Amino acid sequence: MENVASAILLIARTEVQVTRTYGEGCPIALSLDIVGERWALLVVRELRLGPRRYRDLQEALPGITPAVLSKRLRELEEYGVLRRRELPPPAAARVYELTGWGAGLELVFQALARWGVRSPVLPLTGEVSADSVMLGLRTFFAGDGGPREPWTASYEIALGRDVYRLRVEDGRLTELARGPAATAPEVLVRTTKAAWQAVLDGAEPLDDAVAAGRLTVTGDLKALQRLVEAPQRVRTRPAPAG
Amino acid sequence: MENVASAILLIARTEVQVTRTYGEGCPIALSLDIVGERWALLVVRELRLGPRRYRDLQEALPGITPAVLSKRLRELEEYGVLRRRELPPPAAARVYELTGWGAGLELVFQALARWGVRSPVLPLTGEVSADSVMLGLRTFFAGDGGPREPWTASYEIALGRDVYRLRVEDGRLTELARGPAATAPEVLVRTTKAAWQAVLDGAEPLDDAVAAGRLTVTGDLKALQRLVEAPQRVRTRPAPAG
DNA sequence: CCGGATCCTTTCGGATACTG
DNA sequence: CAGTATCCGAAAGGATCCGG
Repeated sequence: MENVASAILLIARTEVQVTRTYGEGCPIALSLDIVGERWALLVVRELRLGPRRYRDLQEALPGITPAVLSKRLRELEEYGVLRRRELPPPAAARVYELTGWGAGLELVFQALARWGVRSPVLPLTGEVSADSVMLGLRTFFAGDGGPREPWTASYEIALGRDVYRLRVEDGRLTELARGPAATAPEVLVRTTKAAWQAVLDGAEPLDDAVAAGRLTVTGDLKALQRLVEAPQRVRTRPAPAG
Repeated sequence: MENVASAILLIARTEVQVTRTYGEGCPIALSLDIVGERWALLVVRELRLGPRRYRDLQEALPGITPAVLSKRLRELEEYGVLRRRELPPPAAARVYELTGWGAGLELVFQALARWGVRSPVLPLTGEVSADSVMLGLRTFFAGDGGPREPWTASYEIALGRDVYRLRVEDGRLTELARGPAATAPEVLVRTTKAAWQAVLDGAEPLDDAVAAGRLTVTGDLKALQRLVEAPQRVRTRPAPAG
């Protein structure tokens, strides 16, 4: 009898999948049921620029344990935020990628990022992944900040071993992806994550970084200047909010 | 010696206030350190339309326990998201209200709400507070949805005992607050939360609700028609996303 | 080496009762 | 009314192990 009870309990456990929920009809609460668990949004964040393997996610999220990562991936897949895909034999690997709906979290990330940088009490300290640095460029890219000289250019930016391709058309960032540019870009940058971030933050003028050899530019330096000046400057440590 | 060690440990525990953190320099991770804990964003949500008492929050968040609510309020106050304020003697009470920075989470809420309603797997079932219903009006209010006939009107809408005042100017929702209108509004609505939501969702035409007596209108019915048609219609249960 | 599963400990959240 | 105290189950953290 005891075994039967245990078996029933086990079945109930594995089938019903009673994830805890806020149980509200509010769409905000529903969203939080889906991506409000610890680590969930950070897992999704890591997929914003394309598919990643389990191992990539583990490395990008220092502190997450394998058990938690597996659980989040399973849940997010069930909810339709991401999907699991097996790459064909040449590069046989299992990757996770966002669904169309999952990619719709972009505005949530941008809103969170724009809000977080204005924190009056907590400082922005700690490591930032190369992906996040490049995505910060997109998040804070001008567009609301008034009229801006429109320009068009293509970029390939290497932060250490991480290479990205960008395209600006009429002053709008229309492409941002991992990997080298398909055709020869107008600007080629080779630098480190730290140096690139310093330039973006306005901590070091682009010219200085180039002169000091911390940043190597091939091609149209002026176009690069426009790019790094495009993001709206952000106060990292503003005055206390009222 | 053992007591001394315990005492030191205790002091360290209570003073350092080691809240768990993702420890990243990414502004998204920082935001989640602040409002990513369970219930935190829902507590903030309840303050979007103005100050609330502890008791109000408890009622609006069925399922939250007093201990957790207290902890969240303490943390959010420390982080500068909300502040505690004592109302003067006439209505002596302790209320919680958002700081200016805390109110900046508005875009996060709107992004989450717009995303959540498109969930391909989870349905929007459960209770919705009167506040959330009214805020949904703001979140989905047209503005991106193409050109729309601009109009101006003031409203007072009573959902049961909850009364709200609204103002639309040139087709934009410029005011939404708890409490009756200061001056006589052009439209006065008296209905229930359920009936109002049905009309907003498009489940029941406004005229039918009025005819059936589920909704009483005093004043400019045409202006009310414009208001309930303004929010972009939302699929509650859309086709599975790719 | 990749993609996890398992085990154990610690922390957090949920339920209920109780107090200034 | 505005919380705190207590107890317990669930989730997360940390380390190790396993199958392909």
